[in-house]
Amino acid sequence: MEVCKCSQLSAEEIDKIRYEMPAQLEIDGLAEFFKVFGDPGRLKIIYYLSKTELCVADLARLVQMAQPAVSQQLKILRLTRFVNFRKEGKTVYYSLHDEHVSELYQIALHHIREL
Amino acid sequence: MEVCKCSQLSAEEIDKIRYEMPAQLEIDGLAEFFKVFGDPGRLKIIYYLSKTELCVADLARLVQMAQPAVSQQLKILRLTRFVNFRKEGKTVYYSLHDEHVSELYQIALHHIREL
DNA sequence: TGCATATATGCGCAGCTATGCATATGTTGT
DNA sequence: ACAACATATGCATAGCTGCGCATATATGCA
Repeated sequence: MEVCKCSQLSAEEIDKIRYEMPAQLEIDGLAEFFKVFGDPGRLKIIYYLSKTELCVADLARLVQMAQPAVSQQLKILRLTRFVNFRKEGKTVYYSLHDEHVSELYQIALHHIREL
Repeated sequence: MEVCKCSQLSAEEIDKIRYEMPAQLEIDGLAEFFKVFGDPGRLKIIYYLSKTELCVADLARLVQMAQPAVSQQLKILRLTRFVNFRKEGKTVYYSLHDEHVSELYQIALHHIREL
């Protein structure tokens, strides 16, 4: 692989940086992670769950989405371990898995607000 | 709007939570923000830029993407203010805009690593 | 001006994704 | 067993997205 003439870096430096690169699998994992936050509907769900535990029906009313749509998104949030759920009779209550979510929320808000 | 029978929340509580909801515009902004991180190619670009300032050609070689593809992603990263750029003759050097990016990176990594 | 280099843009397409809708599953009470 | 309710799933589709490709722009040099 040839080095372009504009490069400030030597082939050795290039190799070193590339060697320290997180594994492709981990990169893909990160991308999947962020992709989950890249949808307004899911973000709203996450926001409401950060306030209180909620059943699917209430969640659907709050985010103003159809119940099946909410269930689909909750499934994604379950698979990515962002939410826990607890069954009580017919109803299922969802809650946030941990506090990382709120952290991310705050940092991202900070970024977009400072232009 | 009727309240489903499974609800633990009163109509007043529902209204209160919804009232405190960030504006739809801000939610959309957040989603756009995270969407930028939801792509392995962009994540790799961000990773390399977190190491050092780089020109487009070197970046393309490092992430092993075609130059036009890298330029496209850099454009997105520019518009979302994740990167700065500086022209020097024919070459354009890109660098990270601020340190929020690394924070997000770390938090996300922590989340996916703890299962 | 002509040419090589470095980067950016326009366009078309394949693959993904969120949603609407119908329906299936599971639970409770009669 | 049946009905009503809460949630989940399957499927089709419209819209978005990242990439390949060709090409345009911009800079430097002879």
